[in-house]
Amino acid sequence: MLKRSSGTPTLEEVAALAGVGRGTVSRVINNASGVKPSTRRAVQRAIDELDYVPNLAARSLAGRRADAVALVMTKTDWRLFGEPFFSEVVQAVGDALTEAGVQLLLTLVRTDAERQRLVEYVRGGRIDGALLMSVRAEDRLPDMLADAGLPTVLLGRRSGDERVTYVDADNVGGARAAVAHLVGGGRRAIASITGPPEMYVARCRLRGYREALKDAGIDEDPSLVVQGDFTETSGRRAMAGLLERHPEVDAVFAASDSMAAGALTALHAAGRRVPQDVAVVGFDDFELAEQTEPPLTTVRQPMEEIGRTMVRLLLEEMDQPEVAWRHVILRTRLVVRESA
Amino acid sequence: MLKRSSGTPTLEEVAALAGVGRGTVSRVINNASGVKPSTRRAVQRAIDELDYVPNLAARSLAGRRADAVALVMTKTDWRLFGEPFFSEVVQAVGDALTEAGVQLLLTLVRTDAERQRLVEYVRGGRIDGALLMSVRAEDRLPDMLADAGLPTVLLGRRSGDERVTYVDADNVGGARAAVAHLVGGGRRAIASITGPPEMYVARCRLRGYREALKDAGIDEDPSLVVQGDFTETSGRRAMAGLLERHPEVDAVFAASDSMAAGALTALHAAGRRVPQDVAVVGFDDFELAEQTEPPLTTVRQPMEEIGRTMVRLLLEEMDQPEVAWRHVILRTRLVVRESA
DNA sequence: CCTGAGATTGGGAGCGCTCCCACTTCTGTC
DNA sequence: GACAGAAGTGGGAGCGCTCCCAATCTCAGG
Repeated sequence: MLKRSSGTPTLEEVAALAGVGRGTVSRVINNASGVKPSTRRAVQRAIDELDYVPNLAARSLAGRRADAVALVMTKTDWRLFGEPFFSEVVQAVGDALTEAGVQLLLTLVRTDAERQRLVEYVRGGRIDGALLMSVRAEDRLPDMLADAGLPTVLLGRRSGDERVTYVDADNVGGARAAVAHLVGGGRRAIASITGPPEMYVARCRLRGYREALKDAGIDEDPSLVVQGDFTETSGRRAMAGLLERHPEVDAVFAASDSMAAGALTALHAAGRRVPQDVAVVGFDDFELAEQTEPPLTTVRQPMEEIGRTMVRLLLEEMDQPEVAWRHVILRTRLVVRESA
Repeated sequence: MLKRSSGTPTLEEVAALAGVGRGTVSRVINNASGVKPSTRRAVQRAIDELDYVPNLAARSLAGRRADAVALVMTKTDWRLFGEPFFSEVVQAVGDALTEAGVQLLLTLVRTDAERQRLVEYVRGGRIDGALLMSVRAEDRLPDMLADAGLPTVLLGRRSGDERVTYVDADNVGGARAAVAHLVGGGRRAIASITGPPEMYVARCRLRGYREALKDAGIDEDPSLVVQGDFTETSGRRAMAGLLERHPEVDAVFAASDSMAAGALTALHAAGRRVPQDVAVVGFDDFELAEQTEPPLTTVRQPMEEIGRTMVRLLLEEMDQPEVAWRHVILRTRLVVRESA
């Protein structure tokens, strides 16, 4: 052994230098207990001297784990990558994973071939778990992965009856608080610009809107609810249409800040003052929410916490495969600025 | 051997089923030559029957390569992730890598600790190469990686004297063509909104602007050049300032579409018609360039090709470590819409 | 000073694959 | 029909690490 004193040092070389066995060095680098402090120090010194870094492929092979998880994104998600909501969550995920010593693999799944490839990665032992961003109701990928025994955590859920672990914000509660705030401001003709109904998150926010109206004893007028698709353009159109059909509208709850921003544009174009004539509340608290004219009152989702929680649940699931699934809902917070 | 008929099948089990040796199966799955067609078929049948997928950790360990490359992003890049330019390049990179059977690791490098971690990954044999997005002039990370012998490819360059492999668009030529187009349209008071001068790409585009003016025999007026930071907001401000100081301006070349979009906003606010009063050209051809009012004339960078070229160079560098570095500049294309 | 439980430690046995060399089986040739 | 060279094939020898059990060491209690 120890033929190569050159090249990357191996655990065996460290052991030889420290005058201990392989097992002991392994215990030290894995921070396992049961090593006498003095021995640990000696090993540590040898590690430093040789500038030793463990070979991860060998570790994976011997340890039967990859120390890596995939961040799976679909074509649709990809476009959302620019959204502050998304990138903040991904950043938090990256941080938490780094702390845990787990690598993040970015996986784009657009075609069936890529989907197949992902499954091969799983079966090839390259990843220990998966984080899926923004799943669509009709997407079966989460089930496929979970059924294959791969620890899987979703950002958001596909329906109220989700059978895979997920982390979600309290969309109903957030929307309800937002609309309650409008009611509290004396508004009565409150419209809502919703997201696509096939997205569960959109339905939740709509539900929150309805509940708040009900709480306030206001009868809901279905024609005050207009559907958008979370983009700014759709918000602008929706608002313009709304103003035509309901000039009396005095408040709008948009299911996303992007749509709220579009609504502001339409309101300005129509000569309405915000918030004097029409109050506007959004959802997400994206970065530009502070910079709209006027600054947007909105519902903040705890992105950082969502990301960290996703990682925590994933790691737990990797440790305890017996738990079928877990759900965590995080509290939202109403950020009052000037638009309402 | 072959104790476990359950669990993931191994290469050895495939060999046993096909009635051949390990070596032969290895040749088949690696698509190596020197296997009789009939044997190959038999092995393939066994692979299909067992639904065999090679264990990647074992492959890495035995083959001394990771089949993975890191996509390294700094904090600053991260914010650009939403930029269409970026995400298109990343998509192309992902596609090309998938075709080559190489995994993409997403690596965020924000702190020195994370930087250290990246180096450990490299030394731990987890990655075979690195793709760095949008490096800053003062960043030494590319040199650190390249000096450590890791094949490295940059998107863009830090200076004219870059000693690491990179792929870049012809920024000078693109800018020159854009401004020449303005000149050709009869414009004479041509302003430019530039990027931060510490970014080489910004300096290149400014150079192209100057060269085009010179070609046209127009004397450059330094006060017509305003600095932005590639964001829409900075473009709006720059344009507003420009209009105040130079009401006679009849054209603007913005070093990015985002800034051009901001300029359009400022122009509308000031009541100028585009392109009748002021012509506007951007750079990048981002997705929304078709949807601005009016649609933006801009310089298109071949994002897809940039991404693919980066991967090609990286793979070449992994094969031929003797080449010190390579530089590839890709041609840009002027996309004429209605703003100029 | 002896004994045994518990704390440490060493190192054999793989993990599943690639590399590579020796061996077998074909070719075609004279 | 014998023979050289090419084509095809088998499997030993690792790759560097973790797991785990047997061996050794420690030290309190008797």
